[in-house]
Amino acid sequence: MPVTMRDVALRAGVSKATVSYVLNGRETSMRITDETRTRILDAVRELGYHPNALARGLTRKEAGAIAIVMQYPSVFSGWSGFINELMHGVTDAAIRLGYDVMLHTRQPTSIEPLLENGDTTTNEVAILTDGRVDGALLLRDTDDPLGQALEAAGFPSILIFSHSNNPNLWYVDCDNRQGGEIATQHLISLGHTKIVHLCGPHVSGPARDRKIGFLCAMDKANLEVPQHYIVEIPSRLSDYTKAVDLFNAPVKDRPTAVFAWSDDVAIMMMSLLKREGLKVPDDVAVIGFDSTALCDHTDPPLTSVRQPIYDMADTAFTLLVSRLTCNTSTPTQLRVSPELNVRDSCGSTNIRKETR
Amino acid sequence: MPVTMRDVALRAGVSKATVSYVLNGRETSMRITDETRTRILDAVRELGYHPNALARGLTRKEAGAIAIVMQYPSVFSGWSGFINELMHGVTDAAIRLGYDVMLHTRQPTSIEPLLENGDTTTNEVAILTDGRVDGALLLRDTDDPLGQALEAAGFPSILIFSHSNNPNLWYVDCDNRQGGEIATQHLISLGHTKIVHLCGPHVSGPARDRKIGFLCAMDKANLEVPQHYIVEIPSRLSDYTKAVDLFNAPVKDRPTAVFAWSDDVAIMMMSLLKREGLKVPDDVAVIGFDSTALCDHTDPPLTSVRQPIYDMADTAFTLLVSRLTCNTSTPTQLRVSPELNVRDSCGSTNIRKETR
DNA sequence: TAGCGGTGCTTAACCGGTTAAGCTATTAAT
DNA sequence: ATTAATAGCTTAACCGGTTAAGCACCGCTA
Repeated sequence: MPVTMRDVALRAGVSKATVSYVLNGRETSMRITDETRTRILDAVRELGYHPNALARGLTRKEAGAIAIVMQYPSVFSGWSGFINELMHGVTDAAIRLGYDVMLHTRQPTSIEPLLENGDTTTNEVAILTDGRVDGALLLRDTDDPLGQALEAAGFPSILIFSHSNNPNLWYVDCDNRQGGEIATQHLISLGHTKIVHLCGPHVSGPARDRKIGFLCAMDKANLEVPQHYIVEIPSRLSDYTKAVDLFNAPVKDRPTAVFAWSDDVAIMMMSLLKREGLKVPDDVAVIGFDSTALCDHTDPPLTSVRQPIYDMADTAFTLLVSRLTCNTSTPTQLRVSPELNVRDSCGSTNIRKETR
Repeated sequence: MPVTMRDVALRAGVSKATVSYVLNGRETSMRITDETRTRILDAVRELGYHPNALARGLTRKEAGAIAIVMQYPSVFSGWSGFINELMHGVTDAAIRLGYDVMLHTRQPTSIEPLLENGDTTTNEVAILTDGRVDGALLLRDTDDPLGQALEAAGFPSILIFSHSNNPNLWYVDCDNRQGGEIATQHLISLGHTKIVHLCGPHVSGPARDRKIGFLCAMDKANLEVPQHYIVEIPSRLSDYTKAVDLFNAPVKDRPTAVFAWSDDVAIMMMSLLKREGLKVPDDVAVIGFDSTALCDHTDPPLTSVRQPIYDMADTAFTLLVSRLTCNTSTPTQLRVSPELNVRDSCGSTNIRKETR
């Protein structure tokens, strides 16, 4: 049913090869009469021919697609817009560079079950290197072995929003430790001493680094951090009671500020604090991380440490494509500096616009 | 470099064909000794063989991937979580069913420029039918010709969050007209008569239907809708001054309620109203559409008409896959009923939880 | 008028799989 | 003992492209 190159060749009265040469325009190695060229292009037009990408990919050994590999699809369950902004950057870059974006969700195919081969990483490498994508952006946990395994298999990949000490791995990350320090220093500079940190899951590199930044800043300021002031919020559906309970203490003992490891968590916490009758920022200052678009529209607008998600995603994609096309071999490791976006949730230097 | 089926065959001392039969387990047509099977599986394991998806796809004529085709990548620029929830549903379904998800962002390839063929739809059909995906979910404008063109080309696709009068097209949509009525009736039932509708871009089918629902409900209640009470918000970066200006009128003439066509717009509007010194819901009631997770965390929590985005996305994906595997030919057209999620932004029947 | 070089196209192998058809050796039937 | 059937594998064509190598033809030079 679908029209192939053979059909075009037949109609134009030439061989498949000639059609291929015309369509790919390798003028250097092949000469073709204008008359023949016209006949072929006419045939292409008349038949509505378009090359089959699988066949083309099979010989050329390139697919024109990049995979995004996530730890879990649950990244899409957040609401703060981190993944939106990431995907926005990725898709814009993909359109600009003429690539497709593949969300890698495929489970091991037919043959793995036969092999009682329980190694997930090996399977994932196998699936990713099966020819459908030319490279991958990895949005994974920090200690995930996939990046290393792909590199070993000679498959180009770049870690995004993560980094590695392995000098062979490419990455585009934010300096999360610095970000943690910036957030904490901001709170300290506003006079806060009893600061709660709502940190992310331990498997998350960014979460760990932000926590280190927090501890570092506290230490530099000679401030104590009671063990229970660090509360882990491992996922979106986590239990926040431990965190909220800290604020049921008598005013004297109560923490006065919260550094949340993500905007999601910050927004959730603000909502819970308000439910407890506490006012942000008057009773409690809250600072988030990412400074996504939503921060302008929370109440109060959320002060947050900005990492340029869109730009980082775009950069990573562009970098990967240039790695593919130029066949560069020396790893690029980018670490972007975050910066503070002051809004109202820390009752800070900004003049409050509302009049109530 | 990469290990092929030929390598496995060589090592196991059999032919390529035998390897293929073993790996695909077509017991019916081929008999293979346990001993041979073991030899082959050992070879597969030892060499770390994994089939090339392009070669396999070329003969089998299936790719194991589904495309998501968006109008513009700008869908990722929203912040309310609509696209998050959609992608969450899609990716969960993809994982469950063993498919990959391809974001269709590829621009016309090499050959189109040769053909001065300006027809975008034709090009998109060509790209989508090039073998890399088995079907597509179309998140497009209502009058977009792509669905029809794909169907004509025999390529399975399903419209999502949109519908068509063409009985040959498959779709999974929400009854947006009913949704518009529900939202409007809710405001009317709370005593509002001067209601502003912030509608979406005219190219958007859902936006149009919600507006019709709004007008319908107003009409049924014998309420007038001044022309300027309908304000189009075509995109995220739109100018809201026209909408805000309506609320600068003397209290008597002022509208008392806003029905925003999306949560994004509702949240933005709440934020602008507050900036003008107006209180939601005391001075102005605001109702949104979608009822995304974020609505629980705005201030006040946003009353919104719920369309079950996750479920609809999951359903559409599942439907498409079953269409592919069962080769069903009679179109399925689903229209889900929306329902009202009452929160606080309309100052409604709900008991306000906050104590201030 | 043989020899040479260039032009314009074709042939055929190949990419890495799938699968119908065929071949051989063994077993069962007569 | 001869034939038929069957198990177990191989051969070879094919999917739809790419591309190195080859070939026929022409004009030009010597």
